[in-house]
Amino acid sequence: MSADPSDPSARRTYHHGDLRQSLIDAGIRLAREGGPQAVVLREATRRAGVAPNAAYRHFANREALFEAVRAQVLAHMALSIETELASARSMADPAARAHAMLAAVGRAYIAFAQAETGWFRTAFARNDDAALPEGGAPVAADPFQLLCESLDAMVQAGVLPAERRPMAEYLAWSTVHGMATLMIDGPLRHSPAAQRTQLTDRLLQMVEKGL
Amino acid sequence: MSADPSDPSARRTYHHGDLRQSLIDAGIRLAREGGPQAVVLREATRRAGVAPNAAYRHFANREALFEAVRAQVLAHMALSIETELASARSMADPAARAHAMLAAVGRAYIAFAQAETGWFRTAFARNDDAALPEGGAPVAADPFQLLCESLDAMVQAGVLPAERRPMAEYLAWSTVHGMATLMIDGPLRHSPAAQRTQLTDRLLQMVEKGL
DNA sequence: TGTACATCAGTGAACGCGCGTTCACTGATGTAC
DNA sequence: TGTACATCAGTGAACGCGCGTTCACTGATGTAC
Repeated sequence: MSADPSDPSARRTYHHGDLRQSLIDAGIRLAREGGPQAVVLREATRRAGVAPNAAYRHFANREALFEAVRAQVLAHMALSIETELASARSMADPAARAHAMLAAVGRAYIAFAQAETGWFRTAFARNDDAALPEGGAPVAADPFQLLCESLDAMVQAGVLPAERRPMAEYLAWSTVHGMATLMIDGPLRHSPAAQRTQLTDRLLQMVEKGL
Repeated sequence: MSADPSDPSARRTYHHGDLRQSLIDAGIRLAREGGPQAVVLREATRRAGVAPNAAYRHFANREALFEAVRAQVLAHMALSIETELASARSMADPAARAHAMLAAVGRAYIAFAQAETGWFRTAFARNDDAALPEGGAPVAADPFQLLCESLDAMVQAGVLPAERRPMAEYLAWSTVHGMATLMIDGPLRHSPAAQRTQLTDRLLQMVEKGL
């Protein structure tokens, strides 16, 4: 069937069907290819096969579309980390498991930044206090939650003293986020893969030891 | 005297005098206020009191102007770190001095990011392999050099095993850069000052211990 | 010291681009009776 | 089951904006003789 709504000529009905999600999908593709800057309302409507102003039936403005895109990108990222986390989660020994979990989150975070640079940048794009999604609380599973979970597991396993737990997520996150940034935008941009994995390993060791 | 070249009406001569540097200065001001995005060629010429196309006598294009601005911003940043570094440098005991130097660089880096967010972003703005300044080597003193120097001092003072020295600059830099980013763009954006300094302290401890 | 002339460093006007957004509209849908 | 009509979700055309950049130009400067 020629039911692909992204092809305007193939569209049977005057109405689109699910334009809202189509626009978000287009935005996600744009973000993947070009980062937050590339999430452009007109281009999203073009890809959805619709007039530019049609977007305004579903989003107040460009910013609103962007935030919807960003939320889904964040979910993608969380999923990607969750996948790496899964095998660590299944370990028997609590201490080993906790360590493995923290390392998995860190490794997956850095890997995601490199594999999906556009998304990574979008996920982190500062939004000058954009309205939070309704309900105030952040969306389902976000990468940050997974990090917190790993740290909690370390406390429970007795590998991280409880008094060191508060704020530890920010220390760990800083470290890993910084390395990701250096690797995609900074001086490590062109470093060979072997060096990168070695650096990542040492970084994670450093966190574990220093936390 | 009405010799301010940035005021077009005050300009005596048809020629500007030092338009190149004036454009860079304007760019630096723009960067300070609005980050890399704000470094806009037309606005720079406006501030220099000159027709937009006059810029092309001095720069091949917008990118060239931007790189010139960026280089000077980097110098500002290095200077700012150097200032904080000075007192640490004067310490007598080599081990204490080396530790103090590393901490000073880290603290100053994070402080700069918060005090001069626009510049900080500009300094780090990815340039997709923009042409390096002629000579290949980076400019005089850049923040990275100061970090390396501190680490070298630690090795010489015997507080950092020599075999850990290679690549250590990237570990330290990651950490501190990540924290800076979290504080200006991320979840720590609105955290109170006290929390920030506490986090910074713990972060630096973590690096020292884990390196 | 004075003048001719090449070169330098500006001007003025215009270009095309792509963006976000608004307006008045119309075709399609679904609901009340 | 059939029809009237309100509502919904699109269209087409246009807006103003600011950008980077190019063109042919001209006023100012400095150098050779």
